[in-house]
Amino acid sequence: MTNSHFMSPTKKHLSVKERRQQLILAADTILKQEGVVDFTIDKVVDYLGVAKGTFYKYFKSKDDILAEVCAKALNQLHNYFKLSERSHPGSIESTRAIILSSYEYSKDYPEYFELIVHMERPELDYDATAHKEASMQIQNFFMGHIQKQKDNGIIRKDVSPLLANYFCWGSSMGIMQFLDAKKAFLEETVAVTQRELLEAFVDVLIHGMKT
Amino acid sequence: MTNSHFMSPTKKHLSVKERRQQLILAADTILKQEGVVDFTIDKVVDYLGVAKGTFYKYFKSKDDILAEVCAKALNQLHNYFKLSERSHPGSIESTRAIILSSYEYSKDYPEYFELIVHMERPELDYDATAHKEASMQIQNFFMGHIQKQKDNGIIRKDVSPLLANYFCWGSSMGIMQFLDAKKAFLEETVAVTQRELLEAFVDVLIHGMKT
Amino acid sequence: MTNSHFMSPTKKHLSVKERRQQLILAADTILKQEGVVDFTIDKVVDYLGVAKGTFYKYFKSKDDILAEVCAKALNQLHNYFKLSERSHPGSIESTRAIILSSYEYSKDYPEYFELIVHMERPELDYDATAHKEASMQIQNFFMGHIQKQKDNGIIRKDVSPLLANYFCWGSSMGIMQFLDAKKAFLEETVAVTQRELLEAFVDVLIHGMKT
Amino acid sequence: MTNSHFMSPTKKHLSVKERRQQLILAADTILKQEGVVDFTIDKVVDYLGVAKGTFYKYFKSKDDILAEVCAKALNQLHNYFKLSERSHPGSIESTRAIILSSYEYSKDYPEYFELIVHMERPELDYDATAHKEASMQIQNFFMGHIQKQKDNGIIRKDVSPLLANYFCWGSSMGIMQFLDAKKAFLEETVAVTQRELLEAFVDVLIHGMKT
DNA sequence: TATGAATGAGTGTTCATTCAT
DNA sequence: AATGAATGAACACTCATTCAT
Repeated sequence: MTNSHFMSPTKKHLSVKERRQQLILAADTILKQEGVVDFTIDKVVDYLGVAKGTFYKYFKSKDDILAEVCAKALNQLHNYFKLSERSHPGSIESTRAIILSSYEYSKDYPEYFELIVHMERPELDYDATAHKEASMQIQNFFMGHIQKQKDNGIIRKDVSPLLANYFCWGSSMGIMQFLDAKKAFLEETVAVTQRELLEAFVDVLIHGMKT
Repeated sequence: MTNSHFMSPTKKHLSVKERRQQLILAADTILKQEGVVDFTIDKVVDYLGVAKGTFYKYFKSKDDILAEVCAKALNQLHNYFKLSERSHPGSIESTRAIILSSYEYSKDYPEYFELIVHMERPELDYDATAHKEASMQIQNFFMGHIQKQKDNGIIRKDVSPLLANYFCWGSSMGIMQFLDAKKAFLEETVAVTQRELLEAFVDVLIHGMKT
Repeated sequence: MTNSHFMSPTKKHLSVKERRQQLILAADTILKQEGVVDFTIDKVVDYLGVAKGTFYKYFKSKDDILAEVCAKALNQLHNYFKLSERSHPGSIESTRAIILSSYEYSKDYPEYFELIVHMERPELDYDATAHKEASMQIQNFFMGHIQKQKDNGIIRKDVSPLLANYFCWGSSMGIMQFLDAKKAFLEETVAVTQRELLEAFVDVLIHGMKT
Repeated sequence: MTNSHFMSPTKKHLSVKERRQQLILAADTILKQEGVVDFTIDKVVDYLGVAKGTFYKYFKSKDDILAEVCAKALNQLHNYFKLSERSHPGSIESTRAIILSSYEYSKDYPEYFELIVHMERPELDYDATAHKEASMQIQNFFMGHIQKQKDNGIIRKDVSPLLANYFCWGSSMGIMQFLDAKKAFLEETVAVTQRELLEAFVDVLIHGMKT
């Protein structure tokens, strides 16, 4: 009922673009507060102090706005990748750094990571132009990286960039989900840190791909 | 409304252990019929013909009984692992076979696989004695396997069985989830089969671990 | 929030049959108060003072309970038919009386009539055992009546009871809907009463069917 | 968002009459596309590319514009009547043809028919000058027809044109609604076509009115 | 005269859990 | 020990109408 925590003074009428951004920003905030499972449209509109109908003027469904937030998350992840690659140019270490950076990302933005995984569920069908775009950019980045490493003789010639792209992504997402799920168990019972585990995995992965 | 299709004659009073087993069996049936998302306690008690209250006498929550069913699922997966190991004794191929068998399993029992992934969600807290037990057995199997391979000079000495156990499991689960999520996309757009992708991944993983 | 207007003292737990009846009765009351278009489940449960979930334990949808109320309405209409037939035995007048009695009925229970028409919409699919049963009984009554009249030489041999059943019903329902819609217009502008109009119609219909 | 598919070049400022006609035409298009239940003002203004507020400058409500579209529909039906009468001059067959032509009409323009029925709902109160006008013309046509048939000794002297007008209209509309509602049931269960049923009805009606 | 962003009270439906009997 | 009726907060989504600009 109040938007005092958001912008002052209260503006009743915003341009389409502004309102859309405001709603995405609000959704982003709610997502970080509540996580994916507890994310509801009600919370978003209550937070902003706008009517339910207003939301549905700008987004056709809950998944639609989540895809929008997810696109932002993917773009951030993409940045992590680009920065990692740059800081270790021209060796197998840059490949390792890229994969490890997705771990850093999942620590920095756990709800975003959760969202990325959530949005991959096959039953969802949202419009998702921005989401598909962001997804594609990450894939292109990754495939390009593998190709460069192959060209430089760093990664084996028989590793397909297309396949490597998908399995690096898929297995990294998976292992990070696993790390998150088993976090308490691992540290308390087996005294293994998440980082140790991931590094051991990436060691093997890198070792399996490099020349 | 009737349990005639389940056991006859109906026994009103079962021992605590029997009742628990009966409920777990019913939950198992419902899970296979409906999948995780459409699994409800109502369906379980309707199927068995017992009262809702009875259910909550034996299990403290929905997740509690799902953990029991999940324990059964993990035991089946364990069997897949054991059979795979036996059929390729004494070479790196047995390691490959084990990892690939989890893919076979996810094709044979998609609802079980879905459940295993579901139960790993960190926010859940269930009692899960049986679940932890089953989990542990798989870990022990896997750690034992890696150790044997190391002892036989098949896997590199510097691969930790403990860590390998976790990252093989985590990354395999993850990549299979990914395969499932992107199934349509991969086959239609990139013309990559799930099996091709998984095999390429396992190739790298094996190559990274073997001597 | 209060059921004081319904039964006292408040009983929290009723038998399935009692609760079902109570809900049907409440729906019946709301229907008469609000009409079909403004009939909502919220009003029913508020009126009774029970939870929304309680309603959905007993009826699978809004249309489901409306079908139940409609069955009651059809049974009442059936009674009107039977009484009319009995009071004019053995002449064409009994046929006339039956058709006219549906007019009486629509005056006595306008919301019921509205409901009967509403439930005939083809897009609806409710369980409707009771509704189908009641529908069938009216059809059987009508077909039986026409057959008797034919046997007694009162109605022409070439009138099919099956077809007559349907067209008498369909045209009567339609003309009564028309009467209701145009009520004000007819009386104010053309100075024709609904009764005059209906009687003229039935005159022609009877004249068309009789020997 | 664009009106390019409607008129080019776009005229921003139309006369009141032009704007009204433009809106009615748009509503007509949407009605035929979507049917009565899915007809919304949003769709109309989106299609035209004008603002919501503009709509409410020209029509006081949704029902108001629907009444205008309905007027057009009634005028078309009127044409069907006129054509039928001309093709069977001077016999009872022309009366039959008129009534049957309303069936043809309901097959040719099901959404219009649906609309005509919808607009007869008594709770509606729209301005409806055009609608009343169109209604009146049909009535005059029908009354004129009956009178002519009486003058020619084809229809009985004691049939009131005023009343016959209303009951023919009301019963035909009703029976056609009934046919539509029970379409599936009749054809699958009783193996009666809509046409058979309607013809049987018209047979009786004609037989009841003719000399 | 035209705009179009904003409204908000609905609307049907779900289901894990409780507790009086 | 077993019952099962009752709960009620949640939830996603709709659309005719208004009014400040």
